[in-house]
Amino acid sequence: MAATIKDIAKRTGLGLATISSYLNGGNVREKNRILIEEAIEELHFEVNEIARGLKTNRTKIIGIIIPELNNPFFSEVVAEMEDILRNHGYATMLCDCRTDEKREAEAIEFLKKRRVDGVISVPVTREGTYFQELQESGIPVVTVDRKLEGLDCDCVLVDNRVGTKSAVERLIQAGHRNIGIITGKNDVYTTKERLLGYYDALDEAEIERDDSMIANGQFTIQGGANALKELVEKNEKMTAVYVCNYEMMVGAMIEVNELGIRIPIQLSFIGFDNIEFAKACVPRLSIVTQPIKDIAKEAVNCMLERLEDGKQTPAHTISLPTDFMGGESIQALN
Amino acid sequence: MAATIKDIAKRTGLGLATISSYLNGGNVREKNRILIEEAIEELHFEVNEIARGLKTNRTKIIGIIIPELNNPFFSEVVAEMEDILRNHGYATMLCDCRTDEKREAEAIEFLKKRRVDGVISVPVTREGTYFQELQESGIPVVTVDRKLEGLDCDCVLVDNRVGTKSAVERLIQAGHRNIGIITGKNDVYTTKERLLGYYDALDEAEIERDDSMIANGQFTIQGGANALKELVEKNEKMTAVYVCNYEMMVGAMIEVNELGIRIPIQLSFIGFDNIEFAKACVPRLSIVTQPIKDIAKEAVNCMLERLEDGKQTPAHTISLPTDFMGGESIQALN
DNA sequence: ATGAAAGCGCTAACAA
DNA sequence: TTGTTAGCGCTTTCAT
Repeated sequence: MAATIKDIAKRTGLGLATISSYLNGGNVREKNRILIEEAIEELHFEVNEIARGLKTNRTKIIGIIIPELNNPFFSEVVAEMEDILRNHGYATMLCDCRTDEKREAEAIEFLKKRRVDGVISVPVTREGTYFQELQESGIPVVTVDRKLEGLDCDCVLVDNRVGTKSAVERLIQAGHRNIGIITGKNDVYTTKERLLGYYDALDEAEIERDDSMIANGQFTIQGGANALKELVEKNEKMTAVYVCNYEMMVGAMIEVNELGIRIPIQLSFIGFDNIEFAKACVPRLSIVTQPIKDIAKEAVNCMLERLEDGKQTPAHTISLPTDFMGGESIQALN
Repeated sequence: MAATIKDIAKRTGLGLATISSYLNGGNVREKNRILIEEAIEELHFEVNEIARGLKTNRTKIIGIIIPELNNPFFSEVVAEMEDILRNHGYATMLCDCRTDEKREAEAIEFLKKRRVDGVISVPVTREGTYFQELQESGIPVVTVDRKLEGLDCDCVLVDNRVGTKSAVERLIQAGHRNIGIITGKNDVYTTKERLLGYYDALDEAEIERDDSMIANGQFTIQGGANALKELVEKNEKMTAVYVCNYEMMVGAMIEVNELGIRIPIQLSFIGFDNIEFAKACVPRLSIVTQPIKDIAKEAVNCMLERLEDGKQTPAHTISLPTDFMGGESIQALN
């Protein structure tokens, strides 16, 4: 069995409170400090964080719920958050809910039982009823990448609308007027924002909206492939396409490949998120990128402010700008 | 504050032991069962897993330590493991050690304090001294993808040697004799195994080994790019290359792109791991793939057997076969 | 089947 | 500064 503070109290002849005080950075007489440190060394003592958590009612665990770990954007955000959290003494309890609303609810329940101090999530649901219960029971919630309609909580977003608008504008400036878009799952916040950005660009250039230029790729690789095919078949005049996330970009490229479409001669292409993938494609793809590290940093910040500084201020939303990486996938028509 | 079993004892007029018994699937008189369930419902009671863990000395948490979450192979393995673990009531505590030995040691220490029931890891170190301490203190360790030299623990591997050998054989059968290889970090188990497989194939075909045909890509994208460049510059006669992991394959393709090399006419190519990436490339790449779901399943199995069935048998190693997905990246020279 | 009571390892009053 | 004590919420004997 592992040593407890009792053991080291016995060994040093000191009281429990002294040991506890030492462990928590309190003042301990120099010679006792040495005594304690020796005992800790000898007995291989390590604080039992479980017991501590029971007593303090704080587990120093942050629950993270995401739709798919198997998505480079999310996994990178998680990796960054875990890094920062651990540097602050917090552990990361991960739940992948596979883009499933029921699983999301289960994950929330699961983490609640585990008494996590807070939950950071890229939510799958639109409303966020379960998250609301969580927050009402005193557990801070921070959402990342998506805003919940039914819950007023801290939220770190990327300005997808502006990012998308300016990307589509690049296509327009290159002379394109028949621009397709491959969107994600309908209900998701980012889908709507990106579609609005697309409309913004079209409207401003006085290009008529055309529903046949919009295909839903469901945020999946297969969906992206299907969507690209659909767009190409439906729209002979389409000269450019904008793809709204990484998975669908991969799928779209697989299909481009399959159909033997040549980029950018036959089709101009703007993708999303993954710099390495974009660079590995022939020709290199132009993409919209998100500031992953900043997203993670801000999200953890929001959480720690509430947890450590006991911040009670109203929820606030942080919006970060996207960036653009140019490749050779846009053909100038003019 | 959240309700405790005390609250529901008070409300039902029953004793603590009865409630506890109910919660743990013991026998409770029908009418008391109903009473308890009502109280649980009304008070929104949820077991405090922290208190339970303190008492039972089991946290139902599995620590996972991996080199890089931002690596699709690892993130997919983690996602699968988390899924299975949660279905068994276990939580996943994730630590990304960024391929850093010091961070790996810190992660082990961190998880030890957190009293995780077991640790599953893709280890970064070769020896595994810290893992050994962990195991000696009674916490089961399962390694995935890599074998630790200094520790006898359960281990789930992929037969990289055979997989690599047969991939290289395909190149040889297609008439290639000048075959380059981009390997990973020198000390890593899988690097050695894959290199041995490469040698096996060459030796069997009586092709002389040539050190200039081996380039180290450090398992990174940039490393893969550099390695490809190095190979091409050093070996004018090289007609094929085998790349030993996903990141390096991406890097190599970026460089292929950069140098304007045409696959497979100028260079035949076999990559690793990621089916979607391979399909998105022009032409589609041939790759060696690993059975990710099985790896995860077996690893969790090993862990749960020790935890739940109290299995004390000696450590065993499970080896799974690789698979091959053909693309159009191999040129037949004969 | 149920209740009373002890105790898991720690922290936090409170007293000394 | 240090020791004593109570108690966090649960499980688990041991009686009943």
